[in-house]
Amino acid sequence: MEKITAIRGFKDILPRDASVFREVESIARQVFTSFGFKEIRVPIIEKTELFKRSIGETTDIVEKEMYTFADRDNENITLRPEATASVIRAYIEHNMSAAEQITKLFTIGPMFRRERPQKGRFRQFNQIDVELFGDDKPQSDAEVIFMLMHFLISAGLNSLQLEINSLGCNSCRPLFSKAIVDFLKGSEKNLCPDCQRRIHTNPLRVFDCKVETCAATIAQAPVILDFLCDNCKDHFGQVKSFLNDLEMPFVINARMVRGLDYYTKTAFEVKTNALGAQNAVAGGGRYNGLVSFLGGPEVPGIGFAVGFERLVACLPEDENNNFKTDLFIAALGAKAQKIAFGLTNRLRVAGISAEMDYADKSLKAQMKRADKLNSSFALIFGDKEIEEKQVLLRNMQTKNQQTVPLDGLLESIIKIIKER
RNA sequence: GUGGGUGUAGCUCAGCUGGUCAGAGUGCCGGGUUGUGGCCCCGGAGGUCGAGGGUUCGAACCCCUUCACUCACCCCA
Repeated sequence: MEKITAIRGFKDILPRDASVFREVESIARQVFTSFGFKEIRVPIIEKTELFKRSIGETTDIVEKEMYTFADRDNENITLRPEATASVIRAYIEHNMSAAEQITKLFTIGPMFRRERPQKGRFRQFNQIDVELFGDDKPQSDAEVIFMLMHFLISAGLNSLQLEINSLGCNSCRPLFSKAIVDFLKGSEKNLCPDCQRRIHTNPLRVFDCKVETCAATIAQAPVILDFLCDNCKDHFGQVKSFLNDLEMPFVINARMVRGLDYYTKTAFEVKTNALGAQNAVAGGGRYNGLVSFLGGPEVPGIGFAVGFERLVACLPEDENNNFKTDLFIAALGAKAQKIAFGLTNRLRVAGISAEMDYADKSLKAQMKRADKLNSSFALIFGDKEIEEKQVLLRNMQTKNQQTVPLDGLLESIIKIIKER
């Protein structure tokens, strides 16, 4: 038989990694909760229209990376490529803006993008997504960014670089776009084919291009920060000032553009050197027009996403075995096996991780298994112990062995292990 | 979608210009102790050398095709 493998870009998270994931998740929940964010869980499939409208028709994500297919009734549905759109949809659908002025939400789960996989990039990947609705004060920007950094550091990351920028708003960004287009048109011949196309579709993206001639050309180009309107300029200034108050170091990357169209004003990215080419571990920004653009009220928002796999990839490898067993029961002979089977399962019910071997192997083999399972104790008994009505309890670290009466064995063991 | 690299035991890999080339380490199982783990010693199981085709007396090795993995571009978390 030919074996069936997971599909390209989809990864199994093996037990070792799963426990790391769980740890990071629990740190995230704890940090976000302190900052007043509440968990929301949303579907991983939405109507295609939702992503087209929110992310932008001409973005790479929508143009070529979405898993979109027709449902049985021919409605187009899409595996979510990011979470913000879904969270906003839910925010609107449940009228959350009416219930409270400020709504702080986070969600954790898988996203799907049909890209060519490489280091730090998969077709199914997990994100921790945070959104804050209902406040457009620069403090919100600083709070969210500060929380993000605090979370990443708490999770164990170091040598992170926080980059921020302002992308302007509907009144000032068009002026900048026009200036860019004018500038690029003058030096069109120096640009790569992709960028020549981008001039017409999404001029800001040219800033991201790594082709040498493009980079050289764009180096002379005007930067958005010189075009910000008074409102945006003031907002950005205050964001920086509040970050300084929080002693949060950052660098300004005036050429940072994000791959999603909906961002306004503040945009930010967190980079690390531990990831190869995919060096962004988190990214986000403000999206003041998006909620209304998706059919909701005029509510400002800001949020970010953390790449779970990328975060975990930055963590130092933990070589030691974290899986532990409280007790291994080494039973010798049919009689002992029968008692051990009941004992093992009753201990489990009592919350003690217990294992035994059903194959009636030699004591040596069973002790090996106990060692392999990282067991704290081994319970040894065979015909001799049954006859003497007491069993041997061995502490695997200290090698001390004590006898425990067969009478009331279950309770005695629970007591010993829990008191340890 | 485009380019480079790599596919040999569960894992990490060696295998020179085609001629004992089916190997090592590790892991697994067993034994050394008729009832005691880690260290040590000994033994064993496990691979149609990614798949298909071709060249040749002979292919893990050369050629073609294909698939997978991987890194990078694009883009993003």
